[in-house]
Amino acid sequence: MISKKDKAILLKFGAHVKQLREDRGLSLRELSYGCNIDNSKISKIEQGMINVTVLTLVELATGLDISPNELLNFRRPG
Amino acid sequence: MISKKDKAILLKFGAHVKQLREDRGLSLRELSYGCNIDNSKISKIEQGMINVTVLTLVELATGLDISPNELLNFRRPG
DNA sequence: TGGCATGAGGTCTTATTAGACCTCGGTATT
DNA sequence: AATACCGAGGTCTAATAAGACCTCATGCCA
Repeated sequence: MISKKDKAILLKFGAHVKQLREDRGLSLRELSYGCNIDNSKISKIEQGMINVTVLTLVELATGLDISPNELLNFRRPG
Repeated sequence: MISKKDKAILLKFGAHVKQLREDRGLSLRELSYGCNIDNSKISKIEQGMINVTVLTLVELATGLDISPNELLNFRRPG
């Protein structure tokens, strides 16, 4: 029962994560090494299929070598 | 099976949320009106008892009238 | 052609969030 | 004393995140 608005947020967030990863020239598997998150899960995150938790977000930021709050610096829909 | 390190992160995060709420002079119930999150849940978040998801975090930010990324502007432990 | 890395996506179990509701002890305020 | 608000914390169900693992089609390159 995820709303259309929420889905839009997750899509924007995922696209942002993907952008950051590609900016660093990392593959899904390479990033997964750096943050202990399964590559398949990162793939799902980037596609807006998962509503990640704060701890996962912090882990992800570690792998991307950025501050966690930068992961939320995406343009919100609406 | 939440690690000590993760618990520390959640505690820092929760304290930050509480600080922001109090800065605005809002009670738990008042904040809950503004973001559709049960007051008891906000209480648990502030105490680091819950590992909230990104969507909840965005909702919380709405109630606090700030940008979501500001919610992650807390000093990380370690 | 064979080998290798990639992104995408499936499967399964377990742990936990989400969400809604209720209760309680403390602290005013009247 | 009665009322009202406060934070904290308990209860229950349903949904889903976490985590680990596997498969597959594609593209690339020796």
